[in-house]
Amino acid sequence: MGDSTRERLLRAAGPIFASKGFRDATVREICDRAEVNLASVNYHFGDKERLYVEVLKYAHSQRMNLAASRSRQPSSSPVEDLRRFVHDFVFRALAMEDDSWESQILLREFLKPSTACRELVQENIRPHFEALMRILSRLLPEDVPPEKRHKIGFSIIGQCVYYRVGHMVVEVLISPEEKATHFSAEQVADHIVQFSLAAIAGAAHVETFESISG
Amino acid sequence: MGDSTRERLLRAAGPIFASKGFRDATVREICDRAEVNLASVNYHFGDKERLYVEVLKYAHSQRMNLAASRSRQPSSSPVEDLRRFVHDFVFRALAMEDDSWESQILLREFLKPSTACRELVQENIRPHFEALMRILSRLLPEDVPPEKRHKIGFSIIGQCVYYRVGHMVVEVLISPEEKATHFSAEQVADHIVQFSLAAIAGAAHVETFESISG
DNA sequence: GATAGTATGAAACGCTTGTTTAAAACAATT
DNA sequence: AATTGTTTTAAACAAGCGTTTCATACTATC
Repeated sequence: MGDSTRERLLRAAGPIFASKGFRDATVREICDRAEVNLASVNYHFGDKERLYVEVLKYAHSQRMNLAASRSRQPSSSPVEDLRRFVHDFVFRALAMEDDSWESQILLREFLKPSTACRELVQENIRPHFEALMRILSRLLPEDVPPEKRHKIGFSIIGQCVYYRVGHMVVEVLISPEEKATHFSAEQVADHIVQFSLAAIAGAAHVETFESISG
Repeated sequence: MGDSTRERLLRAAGPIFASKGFRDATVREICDRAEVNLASVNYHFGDKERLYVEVLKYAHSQRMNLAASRSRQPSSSPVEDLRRFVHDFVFRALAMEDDSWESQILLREFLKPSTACRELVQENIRPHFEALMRILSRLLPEDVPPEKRHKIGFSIIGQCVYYRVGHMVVEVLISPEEKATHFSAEQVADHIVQFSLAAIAGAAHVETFESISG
């Protein structure tokens, strides 16, 4: 990233949008930190909202690059693919340890989706969801209907996201020692894979659990 | 709740704060919906923030009433308890149907807590989590270590929360027809129960999946 | 070196926000 | 009925916001 006014703005806006949200972040503060003129946002991006969209895209692309090296490896088995997917997800989009503004701002979008979010999901998230769907269709019997595969996909993603969204709650509910010894990103990812594989294995014999729970 | 100006304000402010957040909610809109004069907020509550705190307290008390009715405890099977827990969580705590602004505003606080009411959120979440832990310890073998039970609990809650937090993502990724026919709150809750029971059943034979995935 | 197109700068505009004001309406007590 | 304190009303206020303006500085092309 260079040093043009446009790039200075993108770099300055990220942390501010992340910590304060779209509404509470002011153009004046962004320009102040970027050390550019107040009118620059409107000149280079049109308005505040289009700057926000660009920042969002940049944040997401940064997150993707983090895991790019890992996910490009050739696929051996679907189980191994799922393992890689979950690990990438936990490390990339969630990155439990870090408080980087990239993950903050994406989290904010999930909680309170702006109109910009739709665009982001379409362009950036859908490919990863479809990759997960391809993994699942290899893991599941062929007669499992698509909506069932979708729900299973959301269940897997949901677990990953919660460890980020609710990490504050996790900290409150369990002891610090337990968190230190058993809740590293690696361990959490392993658990999610194991939990989901068990559930998927069970999905082949649905009637068993239907009879239990029904 | 009566019909005084103060009470009209509390009733009107709840859903607005819940859907828009503190900053984006305007006192003009609140007074408009409450059909009271613009100056009423400052007269009866001092300022906008103290109105917000009162609304939060009200939401919390409402949720406590719900939790009280939930702890009508004993059930024959832990499976049935889990089913009830998930259904309650999806229907009331999360309220996919938008009838519960109380949960929305608390979820908002739980993700970005305002300094005033951090412990308010704590008190709200912990009883739910401990209730789930009691269910899980009946569902799982005794030798399953506590941190494993905790992770399984987070996995279940994570699925529930994701359908709330990531509902925008869900809407974009699947077709409207599929959402209408297969993603009602009832169907989602059923799926989560089934998925989690299958995973729990598998947790008794962990080594199987360890050997598959490792 | 003149010129056209682009980028920056300082100031102001128009609008919305939460809040305040002061008068009017109401309620209750004497 | 007069007086007191409380509540409601309409209007205005001051501050902050995103955005626009227009003059100026830069940069590349001829």
